[in-house]
Amino acid sequence: MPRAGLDRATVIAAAAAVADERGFSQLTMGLVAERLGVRTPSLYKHVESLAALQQGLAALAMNELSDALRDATQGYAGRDALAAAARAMRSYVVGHPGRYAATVGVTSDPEVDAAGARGIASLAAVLRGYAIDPADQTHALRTLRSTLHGFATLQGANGFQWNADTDQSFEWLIDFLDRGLRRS
Amino acid sequence: MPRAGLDRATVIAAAAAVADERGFSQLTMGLVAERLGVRTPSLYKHVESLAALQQGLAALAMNELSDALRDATQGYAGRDALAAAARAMRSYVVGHPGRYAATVGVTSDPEVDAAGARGIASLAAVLRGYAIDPADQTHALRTLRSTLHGFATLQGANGFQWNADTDQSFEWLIDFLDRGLRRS
DNA sequence: AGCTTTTAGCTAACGGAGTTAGCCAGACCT
DNA sequence: AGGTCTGGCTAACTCCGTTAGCTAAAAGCT
Repeated sequence: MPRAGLDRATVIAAAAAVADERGFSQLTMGLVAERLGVRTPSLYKHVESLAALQQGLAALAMNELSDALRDATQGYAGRDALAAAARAMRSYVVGHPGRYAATVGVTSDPEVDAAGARGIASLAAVLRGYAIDPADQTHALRTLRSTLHGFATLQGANGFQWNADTDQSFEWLIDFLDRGLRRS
Repeated sequence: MPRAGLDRATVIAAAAAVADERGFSQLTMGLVAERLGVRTPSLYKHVESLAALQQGLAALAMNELSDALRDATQGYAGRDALAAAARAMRSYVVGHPGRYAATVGVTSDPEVDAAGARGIASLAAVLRGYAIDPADQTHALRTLRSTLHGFATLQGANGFQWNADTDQSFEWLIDFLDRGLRRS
């Protein structure tokens, strides 16, 4: 029987697909193995445990998200950059809910932290387009991050009960942030 | 041997304690049973499954949170009401991380939805203290909710990497929201 | 090429968590 | 007291994560 030719990246990629399709909480070694046409224990030749697989997935997601934020904001400033970052973030979370969920609740993994720092840096760059008191920079950054994270996760969890257009609400939110940051 | 005298509410309360102490992901039938001084299968006389227990916990948390929001904002308006609601929400999430985590990722349970609607109503009442265009009410509500939810969950997940004072950031966030809502 | 070494995937097996079936005694009712 | 209901129990099953140990495919060496 020929070998499957797996490696750590392939396994994590399969985990990403499973997580996005069935939800992060349904991510299981068995489903990943099945998707790769392999028996469950074989995965342990490439990842140390389910927890490690989840951390690897979180790192993948953070890197993808940070890349998306960087690419989206490159060359823009002020409101344009803010809107681009916000839309990129929402688009990623909505398009890859399982991966994003992996990033929430990871406890201090250096690779995830490093990837996350890159994303934060892109958000910080967006704030540079506004005249914000240096003493308030951290607060503004956290507020921006909280708002985008909160909206994306609430929408992902179907948390918005009634059905008024979510896209429109999000554009309103971007405008709200822009107006507020201009006066900080 | 005397009976333990359990009922559904007691079981859910024990689950809440376990979730808050060990984390929502560590909530297990075995730990709940142990805390109640009972064997695992006995719990099934009161809750149908672990999923049902989690939903019941989510409903408990939503009710408690909605009560806290109502009590905190009662008698206040405008910025005072906003600050009270925000602090109550953060205080609840920080004080009961496991319970709050149960409310995230629950898929359309009528009891949870009903409890959530009460909380939303309190937030909507807060917004009534601002002169917001009725057409924008939903958007403002979602923005407010996203921001509070996002900050609370990020802090809960230890998502704020460097250690600038989180309380201060939160007060800044309240001020940011107040300023923004006043001009909507 | 042939021989050796490494290693990727396998089967078998264990422990822990959720769940069900079925028993039995404590609680309640008359 | 007798009868019914029911809450807790033990036993057992499944599914999932994980480890041990085997074997054959790949890779490396002469």
